[in-house]
Amino acid sequence: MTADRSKPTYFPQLAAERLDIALCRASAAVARAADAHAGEHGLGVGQHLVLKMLEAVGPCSQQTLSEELRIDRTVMVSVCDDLEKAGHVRRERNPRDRRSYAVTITDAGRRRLAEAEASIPEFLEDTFHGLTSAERDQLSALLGRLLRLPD
Amino acid sequence: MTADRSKPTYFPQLAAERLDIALCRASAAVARAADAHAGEHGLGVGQHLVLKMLEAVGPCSQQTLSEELRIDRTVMVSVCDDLEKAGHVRRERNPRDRRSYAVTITDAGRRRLAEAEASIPEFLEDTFHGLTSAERDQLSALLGRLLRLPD
DNA sequence: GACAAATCATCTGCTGTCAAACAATTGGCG
DNA sequence: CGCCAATTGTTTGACAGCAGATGATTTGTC
Repeated sequence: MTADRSKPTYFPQLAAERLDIALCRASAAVARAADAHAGEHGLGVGQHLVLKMLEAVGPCSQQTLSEELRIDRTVMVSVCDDLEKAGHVRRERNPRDRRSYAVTITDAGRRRLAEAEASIPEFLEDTFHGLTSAERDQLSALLGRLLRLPD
Repeated sequence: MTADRSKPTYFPQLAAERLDIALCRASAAVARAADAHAGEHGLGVGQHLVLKMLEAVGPCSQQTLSEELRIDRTVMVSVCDDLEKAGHVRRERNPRDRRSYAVTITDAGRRRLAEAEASIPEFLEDTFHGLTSAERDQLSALLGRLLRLPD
């Protein structure tokens, strides 16, 4: 038996044994930081991602946005509602398939996105400052394989 | 076939750029698998972790369980409620500090834990089969650093 | 001892997430 | 054409997670 510990911690042992738990707890901490950061800037994480994707790939249906951003389609409704209310996107009916919308980013939305994007590098730096640049790349590659993404 | 882009996917690009998003999406997928696995075996993830910690370190207060397992203390109430109803733990008052309980695992709880533990290796194998053993160790180490755990 | 502050477990209420059901529309197939 | 299955966006209801308040108890300070 080793010396008594004034603060016996069990979590490190658990994290070492249960990779799933370590992943979830790390994610929760990061998500918390992301929400706080997004809250400060007045644009939710989901809203930011939607604007970002729209600018990258052009008008999309909510379905496509949901699938690519891994945001549930029922949640996407309110995300787009808020963006539309704020004037950051327009919802136009797709004439080829009138079940779906063609969600389109507006100029105001583009400006808002640019503001939000500007603060992301610092946010990432703060959140992952425990890892070196090489380690972040490693982590990114491992998560990519876990998500079964093409290289 | 070089230019076969029947399904242009944006997510890989996003995941490469936003490490936080990649982490959260991977975690969500893993958590989903864990919940499904736990549901099949009739013992929630939180309940399993509580039993596991109690067997490892002995009787604990709910506060200590909450802090070490990173489960909110208000959630720990219902987790322990369920465990107590099922006869897997007892809640005895700590005579030294009667504000807190000494949550204690029962023999039935130990047997239940043993059953649940037996299925974990296969669950981990299924969930992380996209990664080699060395990659899992790498991921574990990176998450440990992100969580600022001692080596 | 008296009293203020801190701690533990609990309860309440709010928010975000997701499953299931729904209407509108499209496409397939006779 | 007519009918049925699938898809898109939406609403509803259930549930987890978390902040804040509360009651009981302990600790610290005078």
